[in-house]
Amino acid sequence: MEHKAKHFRKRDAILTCLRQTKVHPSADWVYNQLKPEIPDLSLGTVYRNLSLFKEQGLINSLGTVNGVERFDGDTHSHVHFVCTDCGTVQDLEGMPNLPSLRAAAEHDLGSQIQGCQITFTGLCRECNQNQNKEEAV
Amino acid sequence: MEHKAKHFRKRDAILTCLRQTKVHPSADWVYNQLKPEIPDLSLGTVYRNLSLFKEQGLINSLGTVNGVERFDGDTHSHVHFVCTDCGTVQDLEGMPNLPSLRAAAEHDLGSQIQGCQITFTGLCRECNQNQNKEEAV
DNA sequence: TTTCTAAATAAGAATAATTCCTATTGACAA
DNA sequence: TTGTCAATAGGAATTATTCTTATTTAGAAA
Repeated sequence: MEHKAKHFRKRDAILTCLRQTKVHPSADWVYNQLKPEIPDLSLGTVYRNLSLFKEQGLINSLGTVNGVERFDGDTHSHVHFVCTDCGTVQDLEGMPNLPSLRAAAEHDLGSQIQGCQITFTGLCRECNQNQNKEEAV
Repeated sequence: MEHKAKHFRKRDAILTCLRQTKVHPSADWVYNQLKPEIPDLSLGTVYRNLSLFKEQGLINSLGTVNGVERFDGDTHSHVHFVCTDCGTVQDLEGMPNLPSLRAAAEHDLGSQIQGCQITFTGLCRECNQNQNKEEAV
């Protein structure tokens, strides 16, 4: 196994990084996160591996937030909340009825569903507070 | 009212175009659609007005499909199916439990939800058939 | 060890969607 | 007619992402 240690160190680091964070990062965020400990990492490598992981189903894409694609290392079925102001993403656990919703959609459609993406948008608490402050001025 | 006829003709045409189609188009698609009848239309105008409509809540964005933002002139609550191969988008009507899902999310989150976007992905019928043909070769 | 092969990578060029900037036009009011 | 301001065209600029090419790496073969 140790023969892989060097060859896949970057690939592994990218996947591990994505799995350890909850910020649902962009490729650029991952790059900047790893760059200090892996100085010869290039942004292209991050992009290539992320799209590889995505194909393999090891990670998910949330789509883009403010024009930048965001990824999620947690592939279990869950729902996201995206702040339209600062772009932070939160997980929402314990949503009911997701399987039944999916089944209904599949029935309605007549063809097979491979993925499901549920995103709520709004202002996160922090941005909401800031907005209220601004209005008070 | 007729004083607006010329001044807002392009703006109106863009909105009308979006409302009359079911293809959930990109900015570029709208531009190419309108260009023949409005030869001095520019792509920048389409982009600007689409993002204006989006701010005003007159239209919705589905997010990006294959790196291109897609819009929907139909703002009533519904679900989308996106083909991961050809990028076509279909509406799914009659999904149950959407309001309850949203309420649950709002409760879980503790802050107000402004938008909800539910997207299923998979292969549309046509692309699914084509894929089967290729495998048969 | 040396050589070979194939995957993984770095670096930066190339691409393409989107936004920004500036001059122009259109419409109304004074 | 003139002034003003919103709407626009055109194209430059930006930026996220992909592509290309040469290099490196690791293990297998000689």
